[in-house]
Amino acid sequence: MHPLTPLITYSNDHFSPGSPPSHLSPEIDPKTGIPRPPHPSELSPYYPLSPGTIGQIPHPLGWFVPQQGQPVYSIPPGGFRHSYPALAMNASMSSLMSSRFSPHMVPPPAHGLHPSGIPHPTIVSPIVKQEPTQPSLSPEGNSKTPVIVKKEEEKKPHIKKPLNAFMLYMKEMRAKVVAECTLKESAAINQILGRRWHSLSREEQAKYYELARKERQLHSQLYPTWSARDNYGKKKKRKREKQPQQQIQETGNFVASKNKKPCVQYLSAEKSCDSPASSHGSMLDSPATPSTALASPAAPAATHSEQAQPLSLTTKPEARAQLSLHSASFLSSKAAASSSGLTSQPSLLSRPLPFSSIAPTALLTTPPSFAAIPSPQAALAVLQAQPLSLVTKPTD
DNA sequence: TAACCTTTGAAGGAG
DNA sequence: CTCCTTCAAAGGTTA
Repeated sequence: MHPLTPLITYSNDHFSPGSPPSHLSPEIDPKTGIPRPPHPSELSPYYPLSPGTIGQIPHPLGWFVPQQGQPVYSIPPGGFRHSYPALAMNASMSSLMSSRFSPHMVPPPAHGLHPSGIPHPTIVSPIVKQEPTQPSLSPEGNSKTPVIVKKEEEKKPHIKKPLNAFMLYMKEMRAKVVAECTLKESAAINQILGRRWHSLSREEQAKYYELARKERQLHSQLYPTWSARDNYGKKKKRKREKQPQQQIQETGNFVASKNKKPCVQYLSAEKSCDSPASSHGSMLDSPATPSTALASPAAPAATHSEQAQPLSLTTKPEARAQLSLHSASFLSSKAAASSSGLTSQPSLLSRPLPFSSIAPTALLTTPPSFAAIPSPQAALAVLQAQPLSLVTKPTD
C-alpha cells in the first residue's frame, strides 16, 4: 500500500522498551503534573536538526522571513544549509526529525537528504489543498505591496498538525492491519486500530505518547508561531448538522459516541480479522481469546476499567461516561493508587493519563489484565449494562 | 472530484 | 475550568 513505510523511524529502536517513564518523570510540570515541554537543551538529543533537514524546507516563499522577530529560517539561495539556530546539530540525528518533518519540506535533496522519504510531511506544498484563493484578498489584485505581502504570508506552506500518539500508532500499524485483514476501508481499519490501541499495554502506549510529545516539541521548535488554529478551515467543513454531543443527548445513549455511523457497520465486517489485540502487536490474527497472551492470574478486578479505558482519560463524553462508571474500581486499582494525584488534580482527567506521572513501577507492575474480558465489545457491553445511576463518586 | 467515514489526541476558542 | 470544535492519517465509499 504505502510505497514507503511510514513511521519507519518509530520502530522500536527509537525506544527503550519499558523505560519511557524513567526519562519522562523529570519533565513533569510541577504545577499540573503533566509532562511539560522540555527545555530546549532537552530537545536536541531528540530532534537534532541536520543541515539536511533544514534544507528540506520547501520553497522560500517568504513565509520564512522572520515574522514577529522570530529567528527563523533564512534561506540561502542554494537552500538550507545552516542548522536551525535554536537547535543543536547532532550526529545522532533523530530520524524522526528527518522523516517526519522534513521529507517534503524540500525540493529533492541534492545530496540525498531524506533517506526515508516518508510521505507524510508536516509541511505540505502550498499547492496542497489550499483555499482556491484568498478570500481576504482583493479579487482584482490591483494593489501590490500590502496585498502581495499578505499573499505571500498566506501562501506559506500548510503546516500540518503534529501527529498525536494515536495517529502515530495508526501510521505504524495500519499496514499490518490491512495486510492481515481483508478490509481496506480506512474507517474500518481505524476502528480496529482504535480498539487495539486501547488494548495496548501502558508501556506500549507510553512509547507513542512520548513520541507524540517529541513531535509536538519539535514542531513547536520548527514553527514557533504556528498554531493549530492556522489550519482551521483548511479542510472543507463537514456538513454535519448534529454535533456528537447533541446526538448523544437526543438519543440518551451515552455510548453512542460521536454520532457517527454505527460502528456495527464496520465492526461486523472486520470481525474476521479483528482481534482484541494484545500488547504484542503480533496478534493481528490471533484468535478472539487473548487470554493466553495476556493471561495474568492477578488483578482480575481492575480488568473492567482497564479494558474500557486502559490509559486515556479523555475528554470524550463516552470516555468520561465510562470513566465515571468505573471510577470507583479504577481509582481503587493499583494504577490509580500509584497516580494518587489523579483525584486531587481534576485537570488530569482532561487529558491522557500522563505516563510520567505514573510511577514507573506502576507501569511495569500493573500489566494490562485484559484477559478477563474476551473483547472490547464485551467490555463495552459490561459498561452499557450498568445504569448511570450506579455511578458512584469514588470516595477515599 | 471532494467530502464522508472512523479512530484518538491535541489545541484553541467560547461560555 | 469545562465543553465543544477542528484537524491530524488514510483510503474505500458515496454524492
